[in-house]
Amino acid sequence: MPRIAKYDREKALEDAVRLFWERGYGGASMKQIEQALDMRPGSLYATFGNKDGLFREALAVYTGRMSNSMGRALEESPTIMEGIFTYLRSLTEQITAPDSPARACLVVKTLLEVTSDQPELRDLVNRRLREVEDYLAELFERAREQGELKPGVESRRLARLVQSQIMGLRSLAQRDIDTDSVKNLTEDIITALGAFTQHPTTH
Amino acid sequence: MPRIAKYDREKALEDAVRLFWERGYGGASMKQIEQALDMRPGSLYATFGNKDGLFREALAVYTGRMSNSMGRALEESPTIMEGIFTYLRSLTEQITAPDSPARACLVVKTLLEVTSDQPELRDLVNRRLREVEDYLAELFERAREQGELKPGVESRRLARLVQSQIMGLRSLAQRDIDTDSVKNLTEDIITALGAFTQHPTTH
DNA sequence: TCCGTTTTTGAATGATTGCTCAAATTCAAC
DNA sequence: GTTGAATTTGAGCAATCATTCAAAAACGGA
Repeated sequence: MPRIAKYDREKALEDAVRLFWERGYGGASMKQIEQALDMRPGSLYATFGNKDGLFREALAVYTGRMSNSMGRALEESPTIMEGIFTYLRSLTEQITAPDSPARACLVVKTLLEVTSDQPELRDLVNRRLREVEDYLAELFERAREQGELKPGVESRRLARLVQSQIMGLRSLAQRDIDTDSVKNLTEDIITALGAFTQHPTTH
Repeated sequence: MPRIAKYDREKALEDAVRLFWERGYGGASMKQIEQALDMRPGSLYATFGNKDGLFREALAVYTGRMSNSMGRALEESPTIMEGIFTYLRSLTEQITAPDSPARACLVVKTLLEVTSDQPELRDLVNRRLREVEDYLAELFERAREQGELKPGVESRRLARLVQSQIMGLRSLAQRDIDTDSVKNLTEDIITALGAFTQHPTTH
C-alpha cells in the first residue's frame, strides 16, 4: 500500500462547507474550491466525483452540525419548548459570530438558488428540510402530550411555523444589520411563539 | 427622427422580472435573457447597459409591485394591523398562484445569493430591505399611537419581526409543499403576531 | 535501491460566460 | 423614391466554466 492520502478528507469538507456557505453552490467556482481546499482538479475529482458530489457531502456535514446544535440545546433544557428557545438563542450566537461564513442557512440559500433544471439538488434540499420538519413535528407532538402547548395546536403546523421562523431570522440576519438587532429579533420571535405555548415565555 | 423603438421597454422588463425571479441573478444567463425578452445582445446592451443594469431595473419593477400590493391591502383595511394581516393573506394568494415564477422573494433570493465581490448589488438589496423596514416602522408607530399595539412594543423591532415573518413565510413556501400548508402557515404567523397586538387576532 | 501502486499535478478540453461592434435593417422626413 | 439617422442583428471576442487525463511525484514493501 503506497502513498498515504495527503489531504484529510474531513478538513477538506470543512473548507468546502465554509466556501459553499459563504458563496452558494453556483457562486463557488471550481477554481475557488481548488484554492480553498488546497487541492488540484485531479485530486478533487478523484475524491468527490464532481462539484455536485462535493456539495452533497459538504451539505451533509453542514446539516449534521446543525442537528447536533439543536440536539445539545434540547438536552440541556427541562422542557421541549424551552429547548427550542434555547436553540434559537444559541443559533443566534453562532450566526452572529464574526467568523461565520454567512448568517443565512446554507440549505435555504440552496433552496432559493436551485432551479428546476437541477432536480437532484432540488430534491436533496427539500428532503433535508422535510426531515427537519418531521423531527420538529415529533418534538412538538411530545410537547403537546406533556401539556406544553395550548389546546388545539397542531404539532406539524407548529413545526412548519418554527422552521419558517428560523428561515426568517437567519435571512433577515443576512442583511447589513447589527448584532443587537438580530438578538432582539430572536427574543421577539420567542415572544411570538409564546402564542402557542401553554405558559408564557420566559426571558 | 427615424425608426421607433420596436421593443416595448415595459414588456421587456416584465419578462426580465419573471426570469430573474425564477432563476436568480446569477442563474439567468444572457442567452436565456435574450430568449425571454426576445432581444438580441446589441439591443439589450443599448437599452439597459449591461446585465447589472437590467437587473436593477427589473428589481425596481418588482419592488414597486410589492409596495403597491401592500398599499392596497392597507387602504382597504380599517386598522393598520388588520391591513398587515390582509396583506399577508393577499401575498399568500399571489405566491401560491400556479403561474408565479417563484414563491420566495426576489430581493431575499438576491440577498442570499450576492457576495462581497458584488458590493453594488449587495448595497442595493440592503437599501431596498431597509426602506421596507422604515416604511413598516412608520406604520407601526402610527399603530402604536392609535392603541393597536400592546404597551411596550417597539415599532422598529416589530417592523423587523414582520419583515422576517415575510421572509420566512415565502422561503418556506419555496419548499415542495402544498398550497394549504402555506395558507395555514400564514394564519399561524398572524396568530403569532397577535402576541404584539392589543386585541386578539381575528380569523 | 529499486519496484509497483497510488496520488497529485497542471496543461488542456469544449462549453458557456458576459459583452462588443461592424454590418444590415428599418423607418421618418423630404 | 431617396436619404440619413437610429435600431437591430448575430458573428465573434476574451475570459471563465466544470472537467479530463497523461505524466510526474510520492511512498510502502522488497
